[in-house]
Amino acid sequence: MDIRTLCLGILSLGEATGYEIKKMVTEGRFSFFSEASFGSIYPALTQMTGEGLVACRTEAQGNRPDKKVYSLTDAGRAYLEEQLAEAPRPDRNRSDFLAALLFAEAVSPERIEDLIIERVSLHDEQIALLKAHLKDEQGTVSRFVLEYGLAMQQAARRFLAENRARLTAQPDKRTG
Amino acid sequence: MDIRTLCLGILSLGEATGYEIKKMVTEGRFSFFSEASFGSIYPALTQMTGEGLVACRTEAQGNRPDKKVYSLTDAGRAYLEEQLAEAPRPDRNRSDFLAALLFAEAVSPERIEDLIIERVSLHDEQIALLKAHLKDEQGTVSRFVLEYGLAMQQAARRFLAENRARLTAQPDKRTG
DNA sequence: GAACACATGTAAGAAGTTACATGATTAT
DNA sequence: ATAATCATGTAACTTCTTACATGTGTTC
Repeated sequence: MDIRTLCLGILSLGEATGYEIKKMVTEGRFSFFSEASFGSIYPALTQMTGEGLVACRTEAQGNRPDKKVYSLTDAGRAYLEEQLAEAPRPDRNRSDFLAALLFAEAVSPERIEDLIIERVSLHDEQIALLKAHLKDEQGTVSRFVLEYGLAMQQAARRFLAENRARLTAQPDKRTG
Repeated sequence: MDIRTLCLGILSLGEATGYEIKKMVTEGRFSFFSEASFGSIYPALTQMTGEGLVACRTEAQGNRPDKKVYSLTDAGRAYLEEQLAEAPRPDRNRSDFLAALLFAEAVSPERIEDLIIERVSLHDEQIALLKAHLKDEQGTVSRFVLEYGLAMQQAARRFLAENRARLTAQPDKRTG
């Protein structure tokens, strides 16, 4: 999903500034399955304002730079709908972790155990975070999404915990 | 994981040509968690040959362009080890599917059911593929990686199947 | 005879990140 | 006083994909 669609999607849930969008994708409800930087968000919003996909209302506020509050237009809503309808190419399961595991075997097998341990605690962090977010979340779909994330993290953690022994059981080091 | 590291990693498992690497990442054992195009693989290999990270042996073959068989050098192995040791930043769980679900709620709620159905059959495809690959795979770590992928696909499918009703139970459409 | 597998490579362009520029306010 | 939060924006750069260029042999 490109930044434009992501921004439109977020705006479909309510108006927001570029700054707020950034916060949502890095810390908020969207941080679990997306990412974006200022350098892509601001230009995207400016561009889409020019195209009439979003509307921009400026709120003056004393000292700080004026707030630019964006909202979805009808054209933007239609465009978003088009984007979401497009061939949903499968999310690539890109995983540096799995690649690292596979390559570690050839290069530094003694690191495999570390990799798995690190990974398990990473899952624990994510699980805690997701549970915290779940407490605040009311929307049916939003909760579904968080619970989906939670289920995945738990499944991964469980698999690693249960199967770790197979990889880390060191081949007997005694000679003969 | 950038293309360079990916290529080095694949070469750590045995020598290969650029063409073969491309096949492995698009159809083969690596297709489940990585991707790369010719336009990135070939330049990466040429560059790394210049840097001494890989060695290149040319195999003439009649009519076709000469095969360039690459293999990892000691420097390359060391470099790869460094890369794998680096702060394992968490695989981002970027998911267009989840984003689409969330946004569909606001824009075309009637599509939510379709999205989930499409997704479930996508998981079924992946599960079948992974099982097929598992039959041929002998290496302990390789099997582990495939089984991990399988477990994730199955967990996702199960979650969707079990929880689908919560989202697709249409709010009663009768008036009054 | 059309399309695909083999085999390498380049150039143009997309899409994004990082780092900078600016500057007040508030918390530690 | 030092850092973080708020708030926007731009320019340089990285990284990768897409599409092209070239050509044979094999399969449908």
